[in-house]
Amino acid sequence: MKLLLVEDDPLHLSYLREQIGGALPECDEVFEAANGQDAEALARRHPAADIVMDLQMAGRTGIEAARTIWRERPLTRILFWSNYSDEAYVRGISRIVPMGAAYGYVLKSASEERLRLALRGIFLQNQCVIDNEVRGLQQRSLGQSGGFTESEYEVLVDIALGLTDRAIAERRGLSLRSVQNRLHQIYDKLEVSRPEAAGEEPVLNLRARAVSVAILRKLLNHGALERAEAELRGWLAGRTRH
Amino acid sequence: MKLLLVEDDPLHLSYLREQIGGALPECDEVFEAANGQDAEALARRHPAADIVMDLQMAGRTGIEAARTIWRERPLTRILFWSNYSDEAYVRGISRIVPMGAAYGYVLKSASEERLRLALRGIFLQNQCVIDNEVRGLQQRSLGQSGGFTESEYEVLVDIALGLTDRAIAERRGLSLRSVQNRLHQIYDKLEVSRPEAAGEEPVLNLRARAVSVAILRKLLNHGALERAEAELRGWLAGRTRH
DNA sequence: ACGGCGTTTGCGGGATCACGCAGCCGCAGT
DNA sequence: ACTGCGGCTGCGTGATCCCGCAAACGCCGT
Repeated sequence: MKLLLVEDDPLHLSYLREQIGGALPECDEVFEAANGQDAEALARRHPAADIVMDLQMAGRTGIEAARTIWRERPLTRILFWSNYSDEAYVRGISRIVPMGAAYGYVLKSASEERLRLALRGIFLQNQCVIDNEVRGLQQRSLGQSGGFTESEYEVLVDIALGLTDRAIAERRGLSLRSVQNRLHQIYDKLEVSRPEAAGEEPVLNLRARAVSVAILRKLLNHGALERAEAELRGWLAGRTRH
Repeated sequence: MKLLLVEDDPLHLSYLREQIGGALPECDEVFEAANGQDAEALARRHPAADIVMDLQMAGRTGIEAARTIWRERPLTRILFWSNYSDEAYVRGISRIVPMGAAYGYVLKSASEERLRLALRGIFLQNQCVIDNEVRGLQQRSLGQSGGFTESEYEVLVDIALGLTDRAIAERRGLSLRSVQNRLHQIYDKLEVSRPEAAGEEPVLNLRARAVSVAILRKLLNHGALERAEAELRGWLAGRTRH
């Protein structure tokens, strides 16, 4: 049994090695990568390897690496081992996991026991193991209450990037008015209402406020913004070339 | 020699204990706290203790704990040991460090050697030891180029929170026009110009774009927003009571 | 005192944004 | 076919925002 560890923090990496040694004695080969690039290359050289991977690393993200790896080999088993349970990450992952693939999501703050169970569950029993802090997010984001539609989320990201209504309309193939309607829905779900009584002067700029609470509620985070920013640059380039 | 360790991640805590055992054999008593509250209480019970502290912890932040500790005992030596080198944290610290206090700031990604040198430098030699990734930020933020005035930074935070120009003016005691001028300076320094030729339709909402860039450049982060949000609530309460 | 420089403030216009209203379309259920 | 519901769209209004212009104020150096 081969294992590929992708983690850029040496401290966490050594902890991981230790836990794996204890929990998975049937693992006889361990490879290591410190970023998404190397991870993809190593995964290609060792097609049978299971993967334990950190999200947010310098250079190529864990999510990006997972996407290309899964595209080439959809049944690869991947355990994501991350610091955060932000919706931005959970949403990113649940969008790229192929059907039938066994995967897991364990927080770094989890106990040793939880990590060991996840390792054995995924790689030996082929089950999906997801910490329930994360699981909560997952249902909420796919379910109804307080959850965001995929297209609402896209618009939310666009205003966070600083696009105008018109630019969003063009980018997403909507009319100007539809974009504004979506904004209204977003303001609703984020409870960014105007607390002032009628006749009072407004205190909040809804657009900016929405971004603020989205960040506070961890719908958005630094990594998600970086990815979106990169996509935006691509779109802008292809657009001015017209 | 007494030492107080403030760190909520057990993994990092055990690493810290180990490094201290190796680097500071003259340390004979070690106390531990997992959040800002306990840290303040423990610091009061052991007034002679030096402190190694994580920033961002659940509940009371390291910055907040440091502020109250330094207020009670300005010469306490504190080594901040943090994941990030965001300007938001650096700015927060350099605002509260009392003159004459020895303190340090090392990143968790630093080598063991760097951590050991910092421990000995601060607690035995009474010097300030600051990783130069952080040091770079510090000069840039206090210096001229690309740096932000304290008042510009305040306004930046306010728009990130979602306040209107008028509300910012009221809160900071400025005229509406002055706020807008500050916004213009901020847009300048963030290089959030309008790249379009004259007559073209604008693609960016400057206000929202500025927040986005500020986050991407790590001038703002989640923790800073949370703190600012709390202050904002306080201000709003005292204002409607009028 | 006299200019020079930066900051603050008011005024005004043009563009954008927030949003109610109304019409259009597709899609279920009776 | 009729009806109701939800999403998309255009129009119009009022508030906000962006910014150029100009006047007032403090501060510094010759």
